Amino acid sequence: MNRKPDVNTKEALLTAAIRVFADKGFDAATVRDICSLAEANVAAVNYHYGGKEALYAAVLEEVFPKEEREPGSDASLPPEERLRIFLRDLAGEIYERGNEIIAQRWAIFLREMAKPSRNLDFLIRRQIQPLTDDLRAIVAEILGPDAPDSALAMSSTNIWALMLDHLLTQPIQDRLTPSRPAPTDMDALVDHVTTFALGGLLAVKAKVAPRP
Amino acid sequence: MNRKPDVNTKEALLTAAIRVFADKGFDAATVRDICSLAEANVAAVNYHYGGKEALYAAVLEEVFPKEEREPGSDASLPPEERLRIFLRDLAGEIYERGNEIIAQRWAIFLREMAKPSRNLDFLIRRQIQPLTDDLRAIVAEILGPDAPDSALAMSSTNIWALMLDHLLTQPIQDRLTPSRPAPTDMDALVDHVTTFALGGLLAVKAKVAPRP
DNA sequence: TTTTGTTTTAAACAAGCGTGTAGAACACTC
DNA sequence: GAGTGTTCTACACGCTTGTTTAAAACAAAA
Repeated sequence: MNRKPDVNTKEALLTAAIRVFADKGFDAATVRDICSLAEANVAAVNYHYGGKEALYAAVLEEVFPKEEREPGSDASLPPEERLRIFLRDLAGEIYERGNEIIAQRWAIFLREMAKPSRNLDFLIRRQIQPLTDDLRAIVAEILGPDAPDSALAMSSTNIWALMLDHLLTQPIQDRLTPSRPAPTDMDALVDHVTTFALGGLLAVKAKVAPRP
Repeated sequence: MNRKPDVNTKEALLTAAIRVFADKGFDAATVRDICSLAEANVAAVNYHYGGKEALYAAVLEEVFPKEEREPGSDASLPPEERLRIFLRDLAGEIYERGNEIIAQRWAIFLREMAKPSRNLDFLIRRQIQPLTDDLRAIVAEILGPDAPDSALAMSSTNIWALMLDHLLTQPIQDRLTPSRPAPTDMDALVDHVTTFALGGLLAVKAKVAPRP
């Protein structure tokens, strides 16, 4: 049918590998799956990348590109508003439907979290660390200078959990309450989580620094 | 060395299987691992249980026993106090160090959540559903009758996430802030999460039912 | 055309997997 | 002790895995 003089086998392998690894995870993915999807021979992975693990490393390098982060949202805004923006952006990324590479990025991230490999460090540094740094700064500003480090750490983790859990426990939630709100009305979700998070932060703040 | 006239091979296989399945998950666990740990022949699994999957089913039946639930905490207490008790109990279960079977129970639950199999339904019904039902009742009482169903569902999920995330994201948290609070001071964790959750719930309540 | 280097291919490899089988070992009743 | 049903063992089967190999196909320069 269609010859493919323009597509390079090595690149075809990479894009196929991204899809298969995101779909099934490193262990369940087989090089035969990948090569079949890339319309290449089984030996191609070894020839071009040196092995399955090296191909996976190349996939991570591709899916989690090293890019200079823009500084977190405008520091002149009140922290409550910055928290809302942070949550909206994060939810937008996680639930983005159009951009396939971002969906695959979070799929791979989830699989690494469920079964950490030695690549998890790399992945955290590239993708998660900048986000949590931003979040931590916002939370610190809301809690104020009197909040102890432990409260800051736990609160940041809590907010992070509020967003991620929808991704992690989706199969469970579907079984418990099949009539859950459609994931399409993301605005309502962001709104709710923002309200919940701000309320939680205020309560924590009131507790660690009771009125003077 | 030690003969084992008292231990039954079938039971030895079961306890070995619980440990191996909890450690490595269904796919990564091999019947040779299990039989080796149980000091039994490779064919023992097929003889006594009929296969690897059937053994796994037996493990689930053992680890998630069918027991009549005690009704949720004393209904006469205020819901805020019942929430605190609920969170303390849940944290106690999750982080329990002494009771091996409970640790394995949550390990298996996590693995099923990460890679759901057809057994996830069974597992949810036996272990998670009763807990979330209790939590939902408490949250409903705190939010009051005016709260819409979606707010109730999302809020319950949020609180559930607050507790579970410590289990799920432990490897990540360790990498981000290696100096995180030791998991030993569970009281502080429960205290914090309770404060955060109550604050979040109040904020949600104030929003969905503004002052009359 | 010949040469040289790169890429692709079919086939095979060794290792590991779950499972099946036939016989030995065992425990127990007559 | 002979018979009988249960349990255990060594071994092998068929299959899938990642990887290797040797030859074929190809591309570009001499």
